[in-house]
Amino acid sequence: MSMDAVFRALADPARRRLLDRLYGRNGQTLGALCAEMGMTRQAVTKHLLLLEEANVVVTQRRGREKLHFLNPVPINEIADRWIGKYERHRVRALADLKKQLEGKNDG
Amino acid sequence: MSMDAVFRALADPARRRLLDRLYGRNGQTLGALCAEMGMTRQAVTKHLLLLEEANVVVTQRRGREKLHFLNPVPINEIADRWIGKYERHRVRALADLKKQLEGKNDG
DNA sequence: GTAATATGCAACTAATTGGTTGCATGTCAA
DNA sequence: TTGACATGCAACCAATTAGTTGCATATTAC
Repeated sequence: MSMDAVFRALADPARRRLLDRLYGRNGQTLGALCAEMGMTRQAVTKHLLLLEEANVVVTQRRGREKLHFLNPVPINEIADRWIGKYERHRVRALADLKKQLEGKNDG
Repeated sequence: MSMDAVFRALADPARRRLLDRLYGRNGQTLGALCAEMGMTRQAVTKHLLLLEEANVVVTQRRGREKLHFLNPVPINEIADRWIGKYERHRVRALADLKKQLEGKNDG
């Protein structure tokens, strides 16, 4: 599961909204997820496919229905491996910024 | 600073690479950031503009040079407000997944 | 002033993306 | 088996995006 796929999956507001809805109620069908999205079923399908490819959503067939489940692991890997890196040195970066902005004001 | 702009800014590998390089050495000029990016200066400029619009990078002129600084605040806001939400209920979501996958195997 | 350096602006192209419509397939219920 | 329901597939369109080239502007050095 490439980190790039996860980042791109999260880039679209419609897809983040789908994740939010699965977060609120896990295991929804495609039909249920289409409601209130303001786009056609096929458009929603494509968004869900991107989320599946990023492994952020996992699916399972139940008869003629397709159930969608949130997989929080890749998102947390991003948080740990990428954002965590920035978090660890956030104070230093902010100090850099502050120093620079102060220099800007004082001359 | 819209959260959507930050997500989209992070979606491109070239832009994440630029952030990584600023993380390694803060306050670099456009010219310095162009090195080893494998694209023209104008392409790098466009990426940096997107990062600026997302407020993930802050700039300052020094004579004819433009210095670029990492601003870790928006990224940490995403971590806190969005990823944090998933993190808090990660165990529950993983339990849902596990249960579902087990049901898949057993019948 | 003139040349070199550092960046900015604009037009253009190619690829990707978000969305559509139309039709096909598979499953459940009567 | 027939009809209704849930999803899948494919072609197509419009908008956005990543990148290019060419030229303009501003600063520094001589």
